[in-house]
Amino acid sequence: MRGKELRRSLSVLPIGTVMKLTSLTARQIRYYESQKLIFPQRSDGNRRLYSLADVDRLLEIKDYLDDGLNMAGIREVYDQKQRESEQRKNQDHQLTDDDVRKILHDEFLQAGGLKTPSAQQPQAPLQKPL
Amino acid sequence: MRGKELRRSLSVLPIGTVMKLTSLTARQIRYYESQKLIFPQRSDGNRRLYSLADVDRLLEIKDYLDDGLNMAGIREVYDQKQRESEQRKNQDHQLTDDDVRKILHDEFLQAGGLKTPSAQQPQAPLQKPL
DNA sequence: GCTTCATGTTATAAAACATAACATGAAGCC
DNA sequence: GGCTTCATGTTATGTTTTATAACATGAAGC
Repeated sequence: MRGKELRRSLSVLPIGTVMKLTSLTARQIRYYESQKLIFPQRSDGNRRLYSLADVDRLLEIKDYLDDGLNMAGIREVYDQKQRESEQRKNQDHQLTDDDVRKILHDEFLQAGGLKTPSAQQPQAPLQKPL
Repeated sequence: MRGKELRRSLSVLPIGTVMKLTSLTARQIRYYESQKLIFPQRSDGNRRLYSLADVDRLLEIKDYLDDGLNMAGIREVYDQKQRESEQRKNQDHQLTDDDVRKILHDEFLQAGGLKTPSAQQPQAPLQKPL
């Protein structure tokens, strides 16, 4: 189940569709972009292309506006959210069982051939590659 | 987890996007429609709108073509598939545990109030509503 | 009363799409 | 070889959608 995020981040929707899905006007959607709240892709012909994740974000923005936030406030929310996740990325935690298994597996391969792995400690600090 | 099929059948993609996702030309996509293999929705302005399910179907069609089927053959495959599922719909089977629970629950409600349900047999034959 | 913010409205140009007609290469048949 | 059919390419023409930019406006805050 790794392709789900990929699907959600595929930029395939034209602004007209996004208008219907969010009940926002084109003016609003473009304005939020000018305010650095969303970052749609562009097609070859310069059309904006949105992902499902973008649509969700626009719905979030609507909620924040209903709560009385202004553009700067919403931007701050997202900036902070991003800073947090950046931090998490720089820590050695957040390794799933699967990651650990893969790392161990790779190290065994590098250590020589396809021998049956025996118990062993990793030599380098565990860290996700970029 | 009921909204997944809904999402997959949301008609939101313009033909240009579908072209990229399937590596088919607009000519091909429209031709397959003329041959009753796909049935995209239309926007207010008469633009074709495709769902993710449509995209999957187009990829299937590509595979069938690679296998040497022609339009009539592919149509036959889909017609038959549909007849089969029509049949299944008319049988009393295919009720999931969840369905049974819902039916029982509704009958308890109808039977009066929010009393703690006791063991009981359904009076009518189990059958999914349309 | 003056600003600012979020949005509406209008004008203009370009891109995308719809439909329809004609063109074509491959395959099958006589 | 000629003829037909099938799946697709190509071209022409008109409509819809989108982009950008400028000006307009109502509400809120000072």
